[in-house]
Amino acid sequence: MTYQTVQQSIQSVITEAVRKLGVAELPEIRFTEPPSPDMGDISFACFEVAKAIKKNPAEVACELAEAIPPNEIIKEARAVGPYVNFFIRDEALFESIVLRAREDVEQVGKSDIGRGEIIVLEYLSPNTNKPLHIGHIRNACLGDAMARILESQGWKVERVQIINDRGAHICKSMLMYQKYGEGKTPQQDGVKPDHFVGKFYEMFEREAAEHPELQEEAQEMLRKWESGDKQTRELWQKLNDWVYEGWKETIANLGVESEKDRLYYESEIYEKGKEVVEKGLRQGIFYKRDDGAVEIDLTAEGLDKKVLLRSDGTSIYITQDLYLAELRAEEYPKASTCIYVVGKDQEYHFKALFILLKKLGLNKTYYHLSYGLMRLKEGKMSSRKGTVVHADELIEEVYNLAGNEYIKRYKLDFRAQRSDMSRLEANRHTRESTKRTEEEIIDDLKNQRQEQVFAIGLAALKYYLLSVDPSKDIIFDAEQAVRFEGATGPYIQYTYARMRSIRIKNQESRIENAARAQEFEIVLNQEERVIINKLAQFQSIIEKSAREYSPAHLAHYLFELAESINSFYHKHQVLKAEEGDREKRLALLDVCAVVLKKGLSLLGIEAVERM
RNA sequence: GCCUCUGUAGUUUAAUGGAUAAAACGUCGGGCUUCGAACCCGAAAAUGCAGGUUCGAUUCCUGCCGGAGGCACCA
Repeated sequence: MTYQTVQQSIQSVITEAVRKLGVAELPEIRFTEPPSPDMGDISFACFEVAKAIKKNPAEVACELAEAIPPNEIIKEARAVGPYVNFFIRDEALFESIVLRAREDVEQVGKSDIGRGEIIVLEYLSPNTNKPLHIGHIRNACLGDAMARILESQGWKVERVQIINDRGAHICKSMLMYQKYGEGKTPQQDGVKPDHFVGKFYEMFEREAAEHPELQEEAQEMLRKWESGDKQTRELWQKLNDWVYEGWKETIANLGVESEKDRLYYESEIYEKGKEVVEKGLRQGIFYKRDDGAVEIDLTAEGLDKKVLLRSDGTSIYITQDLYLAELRAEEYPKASTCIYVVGKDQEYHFKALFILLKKLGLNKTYYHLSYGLMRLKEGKMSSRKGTVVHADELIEEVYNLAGNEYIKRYKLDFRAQRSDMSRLEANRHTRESTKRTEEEIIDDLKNQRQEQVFAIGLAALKYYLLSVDPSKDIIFDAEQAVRFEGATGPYIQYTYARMRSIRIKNQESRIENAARAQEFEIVLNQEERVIINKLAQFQSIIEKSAREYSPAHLAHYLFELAESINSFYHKHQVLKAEEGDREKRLALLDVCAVVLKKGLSLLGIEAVERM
């Protein structure tokens, strides 16, 4: 029996009962969650039915509840106000969720609603003049999580990036390097290579404020670059390679898998947009102004006029995006949808772009997954004011904090053990030797537990970014981003690690527990019911996150599940429980562990076995 | 000026038009001789303002007030 069967069974008894009241058909029977667990497992709101037969909803609820007798699934249907609340039989609940999940762990959190459709997902896509900052981290985490979520639901996701590797911005860094770089390399300066390049960009911004002529020099360099000047191209290549090298490290530290991404380089495609514009011109979609610029009038669509090609014939930002869309349509002919993970400051751009693509005959579904900006309490981040939160610094900070937490907890543990020991073996340890042992252990820990500590730090950061709905701006607060307590990634990891610990302390295999659990009469207490009802929602929550392109739903769900688990085993024993209860609870916790681990991985967060 | 988004406890976030507006942090008060205290239990504390639609509005509509972004031959 699956949970779906349980739901369908309840739906059909409602349909039947509703029919008795004289309502021929309901469009859809939807369930809601009762506000408190002692009110039932799922409930049905009677407003629509009441409206159809012009009766009081509370009255309708009573009549429906009376018309629904208990059966092998329903223990009771109880009218509460305008709702009919259903109490599902313990065995049915346990079997359809816990045992069912145990039978096929692989399938937990998977579905095929995407039906193998291909989605091209563009994300990250930075400029090559600077190291990555906190905004890029939000983008990367959001794109990564969405790709994972969509794939779990049966879509095939092709991750792509457009690397903005040419233009005035990179020429600014190049110019400064040429003037003041003295031919140095990042290695010589001992600086991470992307930061090395970024320093020159910042230098330009400072210098140009006092010497405006530098702007013209940068433009001149851009012209040289465009004409293919050998020296300029070599310099450009050198600086860009440094930046790529630096990014690679940052992204790897973030744990975002981007090695297989299809990378498009602006330098390779920026001129080809002209062809698309020419084509549109021939088709009469665009028109040429008197000054030679190509334009389209989008006032009918509620936008303004939009220039697509400069009067000197050179292309602009949107020209390139037109070509890129066509190129991708060729490379991924079967793709049904293209998603652009780009900040919401570009909403207007994408609105215009999508209209243009439609006019050009590209009939894919285009979606701008727009996310809010990262701001600071003091206002917008500014590289000039030096208030940019760099990705590397932030990652290092969460790592260090997680390490401190880890050591702190280990020390407490260690000291407790030591005091036990000293009671047993009085004075065997001198102050000196104990101290050395402690330091040794900490050193050892630092080496051995690096990956775990890293996973915990990243969990804090990623959860913080993903638990906010993408559409909302985040006012970045470092203290909140690196928290380990409350509604955080580490809290969920902790819950998982604790369950694993219980499982390891138990000698029997999990299959055996699950099988044996069936041998006993299943009686659930309230905490267990809360957990099971929560588990039942996992699939629909992932679907919601996929449909609405918002990992935040999943993030909140995982916290709630973890919370219910922590409440549960604070109140009830597992290993020391009576026979029957013990097997039942072990099986339940196994499923919880699977769901937490799976859910975290969909967010790009690693579950740790110990912490 | 025009367009879009946004306004919920002190702070950060929840709530397909439905039940007593839900959590976290912070504050205050409890709980480790207990399968892991990165935990648990409890308290105080909120829908910007004014209308409208509705049996019912945090949610939809209008106006006002506040915040953000956009409206380039920049990206």
